[in-house]
Amino acid sequence: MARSMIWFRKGLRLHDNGAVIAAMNGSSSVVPVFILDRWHCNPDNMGNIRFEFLMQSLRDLDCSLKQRGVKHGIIFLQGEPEIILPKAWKAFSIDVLAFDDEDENEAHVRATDTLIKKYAAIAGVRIILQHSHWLHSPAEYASKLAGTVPTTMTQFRKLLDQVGQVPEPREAPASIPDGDSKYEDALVAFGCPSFSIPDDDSFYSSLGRVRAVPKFPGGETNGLKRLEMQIFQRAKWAAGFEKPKTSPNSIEPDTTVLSPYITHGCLSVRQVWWAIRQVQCQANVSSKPPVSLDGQLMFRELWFIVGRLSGEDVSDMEGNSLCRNIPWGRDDKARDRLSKWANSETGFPFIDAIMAQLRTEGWIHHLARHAVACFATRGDLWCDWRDAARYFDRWLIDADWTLNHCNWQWLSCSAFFYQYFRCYSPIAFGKKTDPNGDYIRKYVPVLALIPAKYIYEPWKAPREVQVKAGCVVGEHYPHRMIEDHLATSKANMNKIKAAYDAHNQVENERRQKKKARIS
DNA sequence: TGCAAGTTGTAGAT
DNA sequence: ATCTACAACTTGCA
Repeated sequence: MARSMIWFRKGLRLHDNGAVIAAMNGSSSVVPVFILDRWHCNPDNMGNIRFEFLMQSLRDLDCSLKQRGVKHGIIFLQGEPEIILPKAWKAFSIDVLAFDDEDENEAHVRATDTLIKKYAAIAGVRIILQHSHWLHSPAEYASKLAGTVPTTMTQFRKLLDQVGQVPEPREAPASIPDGDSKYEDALVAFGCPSFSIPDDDSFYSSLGRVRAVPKFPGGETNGLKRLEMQIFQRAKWAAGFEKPKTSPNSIEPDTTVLSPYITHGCLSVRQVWWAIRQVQCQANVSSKPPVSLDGQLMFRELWFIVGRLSGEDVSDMEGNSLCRNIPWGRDDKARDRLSKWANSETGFPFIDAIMAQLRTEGWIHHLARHAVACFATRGDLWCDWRDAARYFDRWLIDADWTLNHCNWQWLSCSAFFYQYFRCYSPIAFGKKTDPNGDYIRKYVPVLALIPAKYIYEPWKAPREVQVKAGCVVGEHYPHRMIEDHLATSKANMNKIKAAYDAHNQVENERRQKKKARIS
């Protein structure tokens, strides 16, 4: 009987986990492994909140594995997978390695996985690659693609129809064959006292981190609980969900906040899909994609397809044929503007509040992401979306490399969405759903006592009002970075138009040359 | 080729 | 709450 290793990366769950099922199939023992690599450790890549969400998810998984008979739980290792894994195969006498290819959209993960596959072949370890992170596997989409990948929801939905019904989620195994017989030997081989998940402050400080307390705690158990609360316990609401009608600046989230659980694989996306289907079928009226809850999952799937199957690097502009070249600012001045944006120093309370919520809680509403992304790029600051995207990638607990980059391209009118004359106002947009500015008062406390009339534009408050509120603009709260949002956004629209014109000219010339060649 | 549609704008009118 | 003008992008479909 084979000895299998499950390499956990993002599928941090036991329900509907292809790698777990594959590893158990015909195996006498299963060794679950997680590797904390250099990328995870760098706080510039992953903020403290997402890091703790990850650690909580690992602890929950560890607990579930132990409950199901894996005596030592997850084997927690630190280092680079291409070095650590071959060592672990030897130490645990592994025959089969099962893992999910969830992150292979990203070049550095693809490079690592390629190495692992090569080393496994050398070591005589059989690889079982699974796809449980998408609704359907990349290969299934690829087999139905007629030439180009979908870049619009209409195109995607046609493809989804062709691929067929989303597979139903599989249950978590009741018990898992233990693979600990080599545990003590492996400890010796690795020269470490324990493979258990570190839970002490010295671990965090050794990484230059402090332990955060996520508002939305990680783990499969919490994910399933949240699914129950957000979908089944409010079935009518979930069935009628319309994203544009939800509020970006309510104090408690106005959407499900299932995304961090789906991102880390604490929840299977298929489990969520079928939960939504169930409440939609039971409801008398339900909303339809793209605004509905299943529509949100469709967008996720669409961006994954673009990221994996288009052949383009979604984090790139110049070399990415799907992305318009727009001469964004990337000089020192632009980076300074971006740094003010990131640190809630724009002087626009709505924008500063959103960025404060992002830094302190790691989650902001999708429309709040729109507002700050538009402000940072085409709306006001004219900063490069690639530079801005890094802040989201670092601080969001649901950060996903592919989705993040595609959404930044959307918001900056670089790809997928082109109505650049539709521009979010940093003043008016938030007023619709929070006229009193409670959200601003919470996340930018220095503005707490500013009267509602001026809360979105404190510079308009008479000086005595500012003094009375204990918040004088320029003293306690920064002057606005952009004197005139309307004029700035109009000027930016002209810049985008110029970039589009240049793009179309090049495209037309290319087409004419092609035509000339044919005739 | 032309017209409608596209997840989620704003400002001002009714 | 629902209308319109704003100025006018790309994609989809007939």
